[in-house]
Amino acid sequence: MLDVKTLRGDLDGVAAQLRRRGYELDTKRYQALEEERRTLQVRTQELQNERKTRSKAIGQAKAAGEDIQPLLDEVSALSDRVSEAEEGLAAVQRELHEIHLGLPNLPHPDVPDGDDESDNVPLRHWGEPAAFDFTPRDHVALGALANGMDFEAAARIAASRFVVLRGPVARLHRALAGYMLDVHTREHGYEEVYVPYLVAPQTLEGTGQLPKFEEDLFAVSGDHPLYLIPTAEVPVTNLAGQQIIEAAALPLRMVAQTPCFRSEAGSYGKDTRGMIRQHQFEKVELVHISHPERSYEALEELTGHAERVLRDLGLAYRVVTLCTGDMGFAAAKTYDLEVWLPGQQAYREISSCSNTEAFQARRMQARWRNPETGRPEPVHTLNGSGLAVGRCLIAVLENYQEADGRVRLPEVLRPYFGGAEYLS
RNA sequence: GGAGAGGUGGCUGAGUGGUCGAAAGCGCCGCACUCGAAAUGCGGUGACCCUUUACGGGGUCCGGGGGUUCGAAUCCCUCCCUCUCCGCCA
Repeated sequence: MLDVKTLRGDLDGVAAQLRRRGYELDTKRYQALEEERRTLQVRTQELQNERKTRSKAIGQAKAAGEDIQPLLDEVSALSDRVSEAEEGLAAVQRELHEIHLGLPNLPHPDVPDGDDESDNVPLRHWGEPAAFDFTPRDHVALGALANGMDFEAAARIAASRFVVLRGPVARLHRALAGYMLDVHTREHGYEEVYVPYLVAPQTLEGTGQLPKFEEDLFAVSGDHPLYLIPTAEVPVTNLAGQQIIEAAALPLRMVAQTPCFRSEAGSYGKDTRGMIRQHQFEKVELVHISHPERSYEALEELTGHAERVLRDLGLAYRVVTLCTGDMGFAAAKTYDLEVWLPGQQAYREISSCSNTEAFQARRMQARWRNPETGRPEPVHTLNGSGLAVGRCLIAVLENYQEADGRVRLPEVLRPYFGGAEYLS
C-alpha cells in the first residue's frame, strides 16, 4: 500500500510514477472520492460527538434524579442520523481502500524503465558458462539416466507440473536446501524459522498477493479460508505484521525452507518440459525487516547472501536489475539472479531479491518505534530466494555432468554425501 | 470430537449499561533527592484515524463481526482464539 498522505498531497506525482510501470491511476475519480470521504468523515465525527455529548448528559440527568424523557425525545432521531452517516462514510472508505489495495508499489528512481524482461539491465556476471567437449544433456535426461526424476509418476498421482525425485537426486535436493540453510544461519546471521504452509487471506493481502492475484494461488477447501503459500515470503514477512518492533531489535533476518505452490495459470505453454516451472517447488527464502533508512544497504546484502550460494556451488550466474515493467506488484526495486543452464544454453532466474520498502509493512502494519519521534512507523521489508532449490538442482545436474552422464558433486555438498565425489 | 473456563493498555489484573481509553500494581520515560546509584517522592507513559500552518480540537478501538439501547468493555447472537479435563492421534 502506498502512503495515503503522499497520495493526497501529490496525486499527480504518484500517478506519474505509477505510469512508469504501466499503471494508469484515475486521478479525477480518486480526487472526487477523497473529497467525498473528507466531507463525510468530518460530518460523521461531528454527529458522533453530538451523540456522545448528549448521551453523557442523559446519564448525568438520570444520576441527578431528573426527568430524562425530554432529553430522550430530543435525541431519538440523532441515532439514526449517526448510523446513516457512518454507513455512507464506510462505503466511501471501502471504495478507497479497494483502490489502495490495487495500487502497485512505486519504482525506486534507479529502476530502469521498460515494458518486459527484455528491458532488464544486466549488472554483473560471475563465472563463465561451462564448456563441454560433448553435447550437454538437460536435467530431464540426466534425471532419467539416474532413475531419479519421474514426471510420469507425479502426473499419475497428482497432475502435470509435478515431479517425483528418487534416490540420489532426492538426496541432492535435500542437501542443497540443507546447505543453504546452514550457510545463511551460520555465516550470514539469519534466524531459521518454520512456518505454516497454509495461510489466511489477510496474510496474503499483507504481502500483496491478494486481492489482485488470487488466480495464481491454490485455495484449500474446508471450514477455514486458507491458501497454500506461493513463497515463504508470505508467512515469514507477516511475522512482523501487527507488531511494533523496538529500534534496537532491527534488523530482523529470517530464513525459512518451505515448499511453494503456484497455480501457474496463464503459463500453459511455458517451460512445460522438466522441473523449471512446477506447481510445487522448494525454496529457501531470506527475509529482512529493516530500518527504513538502511533498506537499500540491506537489499545489497541480501542479494550478496543469495549470490554466495551460487559461488559456493561454482555456478556461473549474472545479476540483472529488473525494469519497471517486469517488477512484482510489491517491489520498489528487484535484482534477479540468473544461473547458467547448459541444457538450455541460457541464463534462467534462480533468485529474485526485492526491497518493498514500506509497501508491505503498511498493508500488514509492521512497525518499529522510531526513537526520534517516539512513534510507531512502518519498517521496510525485503525478501529474496536464497535460492530456489528445484532450479538449483537443475543447475547442479546440468553444470556438473560428465560425458558418461555421471554428475560430479560441488565440494561444498560433499559433506552431505559422506564425502563422495560423484552423485550416486 | 465431548465438557468446562476465559479473551481488557508493554505485562499482571479490576471493571456497577451512563462523566471508562478504562482502577491498581509492575515496567518504561522525565523531574526531585544523591558525588553517583539504589530506595523514595512527584509527574508522564496505548493504537489507529480526521482536522489544523501551528498550538490545539475531534472521532474510533476493551478478540472479530452483527444486534439491543439515547448511551455497550459491561446485555444478546455469531465467529475466531487461548487454557483445563476427557477422547483420539504424529
